Amino acid sequence: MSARAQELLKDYQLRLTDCRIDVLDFLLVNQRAVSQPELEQQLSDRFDRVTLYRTLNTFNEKGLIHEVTDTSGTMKFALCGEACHGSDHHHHEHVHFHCTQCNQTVCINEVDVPHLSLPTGFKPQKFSFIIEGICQSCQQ
Amino acid sequence: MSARAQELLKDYQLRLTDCRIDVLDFLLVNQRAVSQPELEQQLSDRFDRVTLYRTLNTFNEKGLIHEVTDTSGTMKFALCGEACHGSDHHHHEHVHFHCTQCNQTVCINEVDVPHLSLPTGFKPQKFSFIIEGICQSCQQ
DNA sequence: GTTATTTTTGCAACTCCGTTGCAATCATGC
DNA sequence: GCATGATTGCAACGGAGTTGCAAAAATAAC
Ligand SMILES: [Mn+2]
Ligand SMILES: [Mn+2]
Ligand SMILES: [Zn+2]
Ligand SMILES: [Zn+2]
Repeated sequence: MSARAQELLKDYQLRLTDCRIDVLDFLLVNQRAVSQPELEQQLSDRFDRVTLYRTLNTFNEKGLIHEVTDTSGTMKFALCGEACHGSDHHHHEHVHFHCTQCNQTVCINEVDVPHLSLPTGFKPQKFSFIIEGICQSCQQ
Repeated sequence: MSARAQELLKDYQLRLTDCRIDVLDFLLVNQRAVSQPELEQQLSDRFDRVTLYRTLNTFNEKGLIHEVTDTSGTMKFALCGEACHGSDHHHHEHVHFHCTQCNQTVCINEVDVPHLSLPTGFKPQKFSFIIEGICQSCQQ
């Protein structure tokens, strides 16, 4: 149980429970997006899948993590970083890379989401740029 | 049963069946991405959901339609257009707009997918740019 | 430290979507 | 029209998301 996880939970006014600490630790260590089913497995079935579902839900509502959509079919979540707490307000408009081999998805904070002008009539609110391919570790 | 649907099915060497014709007609008329569950409803339960699933699967494999990922959770498919049959080969790298109000998703062919340079080590293969917001019809 | 209050958890249960096997039905070529 | 293989509908299953509820745990008050 890292000190950082405890600190974060207190900052966000969340009770310190085993599940929350372990989930947060996992996200802090691994620095990538994770799904509820994968957490269940990675945390050795120590927690019920519903508990993990609700933990991720709570973290998401409080703004500790954000949703990451890729083509894997199941929703993933990544820890909010500096890139999220930008100049004016909280936003998650960064590029995500999804490796089709290991199925891992990471936030690419180094690259800015390019600006786009849409045809008239569309009111954009959120951008999601997903790149699929082979990640660094999977390169043969 | 439009002539265009029949023509397309023949072009792609697919047998003319009620389900395929109706699905293709729907895509030709509506010009937006559609999911299997929505098709089931839109086509008034005239076909089994498994049949619709397999129809979309077949169309996708043959290159008549392509997958569209948005945050709705269920996979959608859109008819391949001119933008798909680009200069060199078949590709689906166009921008998609997902309306969070009516849940409809459309291909934005007018806008090019911006080019991005990734940190070293990543081998990009496919790009997916989804914009969420309010569409033309849903504007109050 | 004990007790009271409030939150969190685990379980059961349900829905929706994706997927497969199989036998009946249909589309096509002869 | 008949033979052939392709397509369909049904049944069935697994995975993921979601909710209600009572037991258990975390904090607050004493
Ligand atoms: Mn964030
Ligand atoms: Mn296409
Ligand atoms: Zn990988
Ligand atoms: Zn709309």
